Amino acid sequence: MSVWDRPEPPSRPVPLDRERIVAAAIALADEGGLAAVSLRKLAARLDAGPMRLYGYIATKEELFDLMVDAVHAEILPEERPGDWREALRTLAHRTRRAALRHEWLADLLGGRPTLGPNGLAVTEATLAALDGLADIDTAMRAAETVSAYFIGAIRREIAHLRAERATGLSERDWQRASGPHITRMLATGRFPALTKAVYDGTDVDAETSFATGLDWVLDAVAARLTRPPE
Amino acid sequence: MSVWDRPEPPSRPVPLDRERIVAAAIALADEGGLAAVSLRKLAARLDAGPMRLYGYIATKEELFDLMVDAVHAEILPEERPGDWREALRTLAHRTRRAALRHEWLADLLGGRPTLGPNGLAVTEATLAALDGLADIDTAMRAAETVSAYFIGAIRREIAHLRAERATGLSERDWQRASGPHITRMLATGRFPALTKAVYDGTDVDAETSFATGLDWVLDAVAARLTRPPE
DNA sequence: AATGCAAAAATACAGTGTATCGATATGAGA
DNA sequence: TCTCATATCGATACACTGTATTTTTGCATT
Repeated sequence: MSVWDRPEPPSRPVPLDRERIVAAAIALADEGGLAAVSLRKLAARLDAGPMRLYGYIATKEELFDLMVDAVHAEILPEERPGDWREALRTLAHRTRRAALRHEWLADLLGGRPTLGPNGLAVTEATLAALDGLADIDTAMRAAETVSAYFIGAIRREIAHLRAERATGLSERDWQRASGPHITRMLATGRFPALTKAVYDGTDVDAETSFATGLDWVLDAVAARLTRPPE
Repeated sequence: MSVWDRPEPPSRPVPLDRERIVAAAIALADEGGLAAVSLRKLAARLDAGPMRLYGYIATKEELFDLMVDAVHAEILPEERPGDWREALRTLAHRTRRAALRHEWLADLLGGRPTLGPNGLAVTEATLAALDGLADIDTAMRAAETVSAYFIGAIRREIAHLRAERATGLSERDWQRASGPHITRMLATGRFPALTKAVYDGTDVDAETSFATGLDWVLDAVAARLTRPPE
C-alpha cells in the first residue's frame, strides 16, 4: 500500500449543532420527501452515528418542528409591506412558495402549533399588520381565518400536484389524470354537477386559483375591519 | 384432557372484505391514532396473517384512502338542506365533527385528493348546492375556497387540542399551556402584538371560532354568487 | 503517567411495510 | 371416491425504522 491510497483517517468528529442538523434534514426532505428523513441517513450525512443526534434533539417530532420553524424564517418578509391586506397576502404567498420549494412542508402545515421563534414571528407579523384596525378578538379571528385558508389551499395544491406527478404528467386537470377510474365514476351519472365542472370548467393555474380564493377571504376580513380599534 | 379444555380448533379463516378491514382500521386509529394502525395489528384484529390483507389492499396508503372515504360517508348529510349556504355550512360542520370523532382524520385531510365514491359524493353535494347560482368556474372556486378553509381550520383545531392534552389540561388558551417556553418568548418583547392578543384576547370556544371564520368565508362566497348562471 | 469523565460509537430491541415461498385446503376431472 | 391443479393463506425473510442501553474512546486534569 503506497502513501497514495492510504485510507482516510477516521474523520474527527465534526462539531454539530441544531442548525447544521436541521439544514441537513431539510436538504434530505427536499430531495426525497419527509419519508426520506431517517435519523440514520441524517446522521450519515453529518458523518456521525445516529445516536449522536439525540444530544441535540429529543425526538424525531422535535426535528420536524425545527424544520418547520426554519422554513418560517424564509417565509417572513424582510420589510414590512404597506397596508394590512398587502401584508397578509404576502405572507400567504410566501408560505405557498415555501411549500413549493419544500413540498414536505405541506405535510406538516397545520399539523402542530408553530411555537418556534420564526413561527411566532410570522404570527406576530400577521397580528401586527392588523393592529389598530379592529379589536383584538376580531384581529385574531382574521389571522386564524386567513391562515386556515392558505393551509388548506396549500395542502390541496400539493396533494393535487403529487397526484398529477404520480399518474404521469397529465395536462388536463384530473379527469383522465386519475386514469380510467375517475372517468368511469363520472360515467355512472351519480355526480352530475361534478361531471359538468370537470368537463366544462376552465382549468386555471394553481397560483391564480390560490390568489383568487385568498382575495375572497381577504375581502371577508376587510368587511370586519370597519369597526374602530378598542 | 377432558372435552372441556379441548383447545380451540384453529379458527377457520374468517371471510374478509375491504369493508371489514377498513372498519377495523378505523377502530384502531380511533383508539390509538394513525400511528397505531399497523398491518400486523390490523390483521391480528381480523384473525388473519398480515400478508392476507394484501389480497384486498395494495398498500398502506391505499388503506388510509379507504379510511378517509369511509368517513366521508358519515359526513354526507342524509337530506339536502335548503339553500346553498346552509348546505356548505352543514358540510363544513359535519366534517369538523367527523374529525372530532376520528382525530386521525385531521392528519389526512387535504393530504391526498379524495377520489373515493363518498369523497366524490361530498364534492358533488358541494357543487350541486351551488348549481345555477353562478358560472361553473365561480362555483368551483367557491367550493375550493370553503373546503380549503375548513381543512386548515380543522387541522389547526386538532393540533391545538392535542397540544393542550399533551401539556396536561390547561384552561387558559396556550400561554401557560405550552409551559414556561411561551411565556419566556413573549417576555422577550419581540412579539408585542402577539403578547397583547394572548393576554387581552377573549378565548372563545373552538366551535364558535370555527363557525365565525366559516361565516366570513361564506359571506365572501355570497358576494360572488350574484352573477346569473351561464 | 495515571485516572476520571464526558462524549461518541456500537450494539440491541421491538417494531414496521412488504416480497417471497412453502403448505394447505378446495374444487374439478376421472 | 381418488387424484391432481389451483388459488389462498401463513410463515419466513429482508431491509429499515426510532430509540434505550452499553461499550469504547479521547481528552483534561491531577
